[in-house]
Amino acid sequence: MNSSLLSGLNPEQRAAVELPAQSALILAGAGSGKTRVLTTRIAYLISTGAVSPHGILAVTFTNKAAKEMVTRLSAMLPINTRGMWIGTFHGLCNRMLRAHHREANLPQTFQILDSGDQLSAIKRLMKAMNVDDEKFPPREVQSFISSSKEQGLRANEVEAYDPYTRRKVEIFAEYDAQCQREGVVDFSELLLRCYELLSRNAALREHYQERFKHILVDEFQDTNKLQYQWLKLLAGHSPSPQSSGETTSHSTKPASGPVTGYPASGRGGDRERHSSTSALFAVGDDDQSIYAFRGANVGNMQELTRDFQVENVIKLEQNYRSHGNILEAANVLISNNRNRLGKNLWTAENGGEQLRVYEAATDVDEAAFIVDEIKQLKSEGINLREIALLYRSNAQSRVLEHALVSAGLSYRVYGGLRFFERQEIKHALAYLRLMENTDDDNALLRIINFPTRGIGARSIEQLQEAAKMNSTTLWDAAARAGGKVSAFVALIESLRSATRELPLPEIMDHVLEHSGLIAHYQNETGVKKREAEERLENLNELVNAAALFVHENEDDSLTSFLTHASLEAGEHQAGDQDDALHLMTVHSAKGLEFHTVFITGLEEGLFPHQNSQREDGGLDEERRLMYVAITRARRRLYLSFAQSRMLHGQVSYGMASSFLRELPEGLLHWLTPRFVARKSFDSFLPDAASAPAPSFGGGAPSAHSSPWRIGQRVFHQKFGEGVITGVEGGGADARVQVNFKRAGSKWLALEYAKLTAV
DNA sequence: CGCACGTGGTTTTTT
DNA sequence: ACCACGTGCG
Repeated sequence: MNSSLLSGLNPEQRAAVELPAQSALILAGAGSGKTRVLTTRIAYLISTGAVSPHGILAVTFTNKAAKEMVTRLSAMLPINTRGMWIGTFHGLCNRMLRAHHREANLPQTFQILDSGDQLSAIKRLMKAMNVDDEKFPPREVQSFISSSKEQGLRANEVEAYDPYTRRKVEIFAEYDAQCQREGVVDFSELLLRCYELLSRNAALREHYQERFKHILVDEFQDTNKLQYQWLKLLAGHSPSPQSSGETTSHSTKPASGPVTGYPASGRGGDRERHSSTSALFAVGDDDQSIYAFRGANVGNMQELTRDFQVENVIKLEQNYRSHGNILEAANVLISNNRNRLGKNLWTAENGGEQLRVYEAATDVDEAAFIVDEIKQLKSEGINLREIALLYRSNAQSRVLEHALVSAGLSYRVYGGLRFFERQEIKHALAYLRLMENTDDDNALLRIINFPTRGIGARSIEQLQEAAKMNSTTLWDAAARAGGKVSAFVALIESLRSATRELPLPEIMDHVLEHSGLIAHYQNETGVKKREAEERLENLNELVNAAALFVHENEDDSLTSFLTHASLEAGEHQAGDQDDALHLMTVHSAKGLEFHTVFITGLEEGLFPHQNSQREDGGLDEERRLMYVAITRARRRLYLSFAQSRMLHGQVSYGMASSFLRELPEGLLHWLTPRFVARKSFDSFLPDAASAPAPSFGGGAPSAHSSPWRIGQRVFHQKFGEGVITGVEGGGADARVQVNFKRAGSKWLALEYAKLTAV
């Protein structure tokens, strides 16, 4: 049995799988069989009897990855994976909090706020607190709260030295109090609350530490501080309250945060214990860390080796995915990054093709080129689903889509609005949430007047005042009100009693019908008709989703379904089996692979993105992003860029991405005349022979005779090379806007600035 | 109360 | 160019 598990593994993979029960860090390059090693390790541990399925905790970031792991595992072992703790950080924390909701001071039916829900909760709160949303943009407050929690900090633990931050901390505290009143938790709260539960409740902590002998983590480079703390706690490396020397800076203040009510047995009452230490098996790739912008801390990899005394880090460096040239390009590019753990991917494959580079005049031309190439590939027998079009930002998909539609090529755009995030679905779910938990003000506000039932802003304001006055929830206030509001209360009550005994899909059906949602969309006419029809379809699909959920899950309660909807807003889309191109951002391509990959929009300022240049280490993260993009391709890779592109409704002019320059010429095959490209970055010398700069778009007031016109490439002593993106005034006052490759965009007075046309 | 129009802001994304 | 949100009018 073991031998069949291990067959086909290379020595490093095999060593990783067969490690003794100790903590380990597996540095797994792109395409090196990371998931395979992880799942085989689990299968190995179970089949050798080292641990029972019960003793395994396996954590991933996405539901997709978790599912993949379960699927592979059940293929390897004849075991029931249902009882196993395999899931996402959020999913597992949710599971623990449900199981111990009382200890965690939560109602059994606590609801989960997705980021949209969270934002509206914050807006509502800020209004109630009379906070100026000009000075404190709700989105900023939201990210302040989330990132604080992701650092493991409660409001009273955040260091605030200025009035501005202090105010945000106040909002943070009030926000947590509001959530607690309403019985809801946001995403980061799931993690923090679970962490606190375990750290304060010794009995529970020891129970789980004892249980989980092996903890396995996928994509470890993406863990944030809180997630790592959580892992350490479960693994028995608890920063027990007495022990010092922890790297985390917990305030010494007592944790009497807004979310109080923990039994006193928690804090400080911990006895000295020698709880068993679990083995933490972490798999990751620092070169693929692309989520630092949202709190991921690559440093966790080094910390892990210190905290867990990991003696040898196993590197998986053989790539089974790409041809040599593609891999070499990736290697060369990433070698420009500092602070790498160090790793060099190799392949037994031959070099394969060169990378195909294309310089287009405009974004539209770029798309047209891509369409032509795809048609060619298709005629050569490559399936569309084996081709991916990658871009840095979502806005770039439009032009590509347009070209694909015209050409009649089918495609799927990944990312964007997901099923459970659609407006009509959120409305429908809000009814269910309110039925489950009447304290959920968010849900109440969403539907109290949708479909419209004559309860306007005025009435709602009155409700909110009444609720505040009596410090109750909106529901309680509504229950005391009369007229239309009481009709609404009666509606919810009747929905609740009518569906009490029904199975989930029928509950759904009943609520859709009797809430008036169906009728509301059926009554839409005119321009909104099409949209309404689609919404009706989605609502119908929601009933199907409920049926499917009941079919697939043991726990088919309403609470469980609502949790599923929040935590797995996921790709509930049909058409997966169709042969269609994949369009997605580079971020969402991580973990995938394709025969052919087009990396589009390789322009300075776009990829690497302008905003990244300001942040510390921002360029390195962009480079890792490029590394991820390159390593998605198995056989063929296209790199394209455009001299001009429509951006934010304006034609903007960019230069070829510096990442292109970082790739060895020998690996590249230019499909467009190379000198055009060379002009854009190789030499700053004015060249009489070089073609005149393109003069796209325009509306530029400058005369044609002037050398300073939009699109002109220029060189500046201090700022280096750039492109003119704007011209203003004339004569002595003339100013030009130049988008510099290094220094960003600047306005320069022509009289003083020493500009040279390139 | 509900609709029409205006304004601002647009990197990346999972849970 | 486009979308989400907020204000002002019927």
